[in-house]
Amino acid sequence: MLERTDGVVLERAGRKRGETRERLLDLAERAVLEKGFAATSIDELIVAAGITKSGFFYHFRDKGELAKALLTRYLERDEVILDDLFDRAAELHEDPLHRFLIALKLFAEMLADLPGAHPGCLAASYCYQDTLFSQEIRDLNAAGVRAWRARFRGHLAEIAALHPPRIPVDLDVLADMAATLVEGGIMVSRVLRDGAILPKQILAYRDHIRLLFLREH
Amino acid sequence: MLERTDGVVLERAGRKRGETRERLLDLAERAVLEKGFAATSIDELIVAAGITKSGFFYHFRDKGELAKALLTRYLERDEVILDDLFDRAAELHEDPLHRFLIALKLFAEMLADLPGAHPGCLAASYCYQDTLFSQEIRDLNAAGVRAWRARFRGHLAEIAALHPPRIPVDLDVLADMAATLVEGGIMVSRVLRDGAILPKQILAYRDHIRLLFLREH
DNA sequence: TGTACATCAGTGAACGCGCGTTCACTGATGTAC
DNA sequence: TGTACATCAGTGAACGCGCGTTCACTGATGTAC
Repeated sequence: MLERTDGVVLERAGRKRGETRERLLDLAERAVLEKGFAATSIDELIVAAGITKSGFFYHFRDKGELAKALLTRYLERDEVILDDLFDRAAELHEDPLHRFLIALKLFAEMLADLPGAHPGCLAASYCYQDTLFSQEIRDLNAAGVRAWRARFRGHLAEIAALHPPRIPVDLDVLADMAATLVEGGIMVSRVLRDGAILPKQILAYRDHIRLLFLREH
Repeated sequence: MLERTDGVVLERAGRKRGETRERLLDLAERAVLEKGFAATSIDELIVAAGITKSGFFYHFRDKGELAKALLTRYLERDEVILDDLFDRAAELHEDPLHRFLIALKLFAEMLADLPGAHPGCLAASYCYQDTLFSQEIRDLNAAGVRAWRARFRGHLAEIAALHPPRIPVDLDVLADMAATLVEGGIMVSRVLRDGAILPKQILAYRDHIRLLFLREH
């Protein structure tokens, strides 16, 4: 414990390696999703984190580095969540179509179980504040969306090989439809303050896949 | 013509009632879609419009009034475009399903013909900067999305009455899917800098409607 | 037609606050010998 | 085990710029009589 000149006593013992940095990222992510990156000030973050401004600049060279760290962490977590989802689905069925349908069901359930609505997608937030960020960050964002396309396209190709679609389809378009419905679903959920909209849109995508590839009905 | 002390000659004759105001809105809309409302400064708008800062405050009481005027104009134009689209489709076919499919085709074509990609949706931009705006503006935004739902739901109800869907569907979810795919499509188009993605997603929605309601295939 | 007044569409200067950033410094903890 | 040094995780004060906003004022145009 150490006492500052203003009498405030700081508990420093609890702070482990990188803990404050992670806390700054948490606070920043929440704030950015609420009001955008430009309107999120370093001041508000440090007040909430209980450090001084110079403390912030120890963790991040400048505000741009915060932006990059934020998006990188977000995209990594995203990847982990989807990996996990499809892994779990793979354990439940052999057929790629049914695996995919199960994964979508699990995804919708996960989104429906979120406390309140989805907090928002950092990629979408950044996309609507494009010119604030470096080319590197914009490229990172594009790579994230392309990763979604590649993942879903992979599953869809497997499906189409075994189950010929009822009408001709472009698998890239069908793959992009997943990201599209998630991004759009988050937006509509948010504007209408109804967290149920997003999972329902995922299930609508699931219906579309069923109508396209499933024979029996 | 009048000459300022700095020697710059202003052509005032060309400025009609509300013309400068409209120009400010144009400039602001473009800027807000690129970098967000918070990062769009009054300074950059007045430089581009060729007036002084006080001139801006003659047209708008404060920055919040600009935000409101911007969204109101955007939503009104949106309504006009969709009205026109569905009116044109109504002239081309009697059956509500085929009218709807034609309208979606026209919509996709319109979006594909846009020079460059879609400039972005103001409603989505505002949604990711929520807390910057007054409750009134947030309500305006929600009303806009609800208008989309009501419009599409109306058409879908007519369709479902004549063409029973192949599987049970929630018409509200199906209606929201339109707004969802547009918003998501704009976002994915933008991040990947590929204007073709958005119209393709609209056509994918059209496929979904066909699979759901159309008998012959 | 001429004059008086109101309105429109701004100008110009000033204000204060908050923002991101810099720099020299520090006290606690970890590591090498 | 003790000492020297390096690293970690910050502090505190200052800086300058840009931002939204205010206020008194103005010159051109429109309207009433």
